[in-house]
Amino acid sequence: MRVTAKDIAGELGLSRPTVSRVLSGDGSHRVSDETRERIYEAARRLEYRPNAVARSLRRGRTDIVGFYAGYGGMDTRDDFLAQTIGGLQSAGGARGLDLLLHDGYHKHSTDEVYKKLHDGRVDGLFLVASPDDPLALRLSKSSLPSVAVADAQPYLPSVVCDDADGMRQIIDYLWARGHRRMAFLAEEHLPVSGQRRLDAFVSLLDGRGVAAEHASIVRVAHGSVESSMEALGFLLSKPVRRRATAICCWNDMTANTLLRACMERGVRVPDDMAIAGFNGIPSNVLPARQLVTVFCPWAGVGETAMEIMLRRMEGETTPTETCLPVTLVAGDTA
Amino acid sequence: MRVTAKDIAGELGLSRPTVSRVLSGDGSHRVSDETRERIYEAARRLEYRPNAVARSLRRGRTDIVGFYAGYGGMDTRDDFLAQTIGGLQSAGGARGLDLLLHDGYHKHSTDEVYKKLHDGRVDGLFLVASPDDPLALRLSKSSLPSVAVADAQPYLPSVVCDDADGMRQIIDYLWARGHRRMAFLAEEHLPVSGQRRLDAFVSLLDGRGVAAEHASIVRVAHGSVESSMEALGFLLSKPVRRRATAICCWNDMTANTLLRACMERGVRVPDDMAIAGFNGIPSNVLPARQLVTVFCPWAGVGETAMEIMLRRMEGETTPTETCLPVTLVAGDTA
DNA sequence: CTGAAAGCGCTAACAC
DNA sequence: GTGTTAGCGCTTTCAG
Repeated sequence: MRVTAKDIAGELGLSRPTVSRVLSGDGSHRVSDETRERIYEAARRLEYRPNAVARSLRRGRTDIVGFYAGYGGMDTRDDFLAQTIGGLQSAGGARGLDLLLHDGYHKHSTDEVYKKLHDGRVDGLFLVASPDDPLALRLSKSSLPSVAVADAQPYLPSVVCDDADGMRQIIDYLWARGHRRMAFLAEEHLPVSGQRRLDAFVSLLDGRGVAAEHASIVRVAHGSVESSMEALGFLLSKPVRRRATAICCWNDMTANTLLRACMERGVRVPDDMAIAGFNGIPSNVLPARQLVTVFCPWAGVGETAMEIMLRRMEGETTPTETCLPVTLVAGDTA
Repeated sequence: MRVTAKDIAGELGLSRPTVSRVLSGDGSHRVSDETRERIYEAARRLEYRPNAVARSLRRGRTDIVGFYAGYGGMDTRDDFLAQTIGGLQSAGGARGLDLLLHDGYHKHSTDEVYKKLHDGRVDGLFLVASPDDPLALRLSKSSLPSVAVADAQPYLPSVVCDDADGMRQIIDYLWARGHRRMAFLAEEHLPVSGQRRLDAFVSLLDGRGVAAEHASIVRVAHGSVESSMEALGFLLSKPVRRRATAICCWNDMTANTLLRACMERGVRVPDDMAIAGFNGIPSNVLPARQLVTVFCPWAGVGETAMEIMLRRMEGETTPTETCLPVTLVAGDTA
């Protein structure tokens, strides 16, 4: 049997609350130094370990925050999420908060997922989800403090990278290098951040007076080289004078896949086609080509989100959206 | 106020246990279909969400498993750990288990950390730690089912990749390509898996009758190109006939750093020096050089560890050590 | 088939 | 300074 505060109280002829007061470091009550010492000694001797579950039930607080990524197939293996989670962890750890990674609960309904998330195990929740996910709306109306990370949510405080400005930096960079006709490589389903990059792409080119017809938007299948080959073929099939000279990819992975497709097809980068990415997770591998891209501070997103969460848990009002600055990474692909 | 089972019972003129039996899906007691329906209806209408903390306290089980990485600086950002955690999550999710990422608790004593880990919040714990970490011994003697992942622990069931066989594959590969004198590039502090690779390296070369003096073991600082340059300089300073023609690096990151050092120093790979790594996390970037390395199934380590954990929690006996097979990745660096 | 009683281990409120 | 009482919300006896 596990040792409880009751055992210690019995052992010393004291009452449970006294033991609890000492061992939980409750400063509001004064306890004699002698009693205090005896309690500490007995706790050590009996190897007392307080039960956090009972404490949580009583206090109505667990000191755990949850993390839920609702996207299909998105998990900690996605490198940028791993960075974000790392940021959440280090900022949370400093305040004594641990992080509960909720399972994807993919076979369950919104209702069931909501119940699992808001079942008292966590004091707050970080959400990565599509903006049309009914779960987000549900959470925004609930008493569970929630913060959206990486992808902005309309009804939740959100912490994201500045996609629009990143796109601006890329277009400025390409423009300065003489590119006037650019294409955008998207995927079938873009997350909010991807959609924002695309929107910025369109409106920035528009702002520069580039006729819409010159800005082609092409969709590829996630991670498929074949699909990239097709997209590339499509773009290159246009008459040279109207053909894009640079392709902005919605993220680095798409750009890297496109690079492979270019190699296989014998398209020289950047001479025949310039390529830019978006995300900039530093990797330790020596890359064949240094992608022109934008560095996104994902760990900072996690840290910032945690601070906002703490403020939310205190009942303070928090900004609707926090946009972290991103920086261009010059490379040799454009 | 939050709706509880008591509220539902009151609303319907029933008792708490009846409500609980229906809503927790307790099959042992039979409840009339009518009562059952009324309870479901009321639960829906009042938006009842069961309190998991109270349930856990009563049941003495949380359906949460913990993950603790005790190494300094090691966290979810390490790509292989991210993969391992992904494996834990997908295997655990299938059984309805969520994962609690414990903070590093770096400023705390072993005793305090142990208490935080074994405080009732988790039903089991996955540990990544150095084998001389007193925490591991402590856990092995405790009632908390624990499983070591990635790095083997002497007193805990461990799930790891087959470091020795991986090293054998690399040496076979290098040997077949004519290499007879090899060096090993380690770091100041190697984790168990790294040490095992090193041990295998030494004994394998020994088994092939290569005099120990020909097998140089060099230590570098973590991630430092300068340090790699020095190591390289040291190895190249030896007389040509006794100089190593290939360097086995304890992991891919070290190998990649060494590749950079070779580039900066103008050492041609593999002509002047062959290089092999270890870990093989697939990356989507197009690498300048395809490292000769060994692919380690880290996600599989997580999944397997979870299965072992489940068996342990059932009280079954489990293998002391589970070694997952690794496969050579041929490349152009050797 | 359902209810009454008890208790998981802890802490907050109030007494003295 | 310390003890008494009560209760967080749930589920597991045991009755009937």
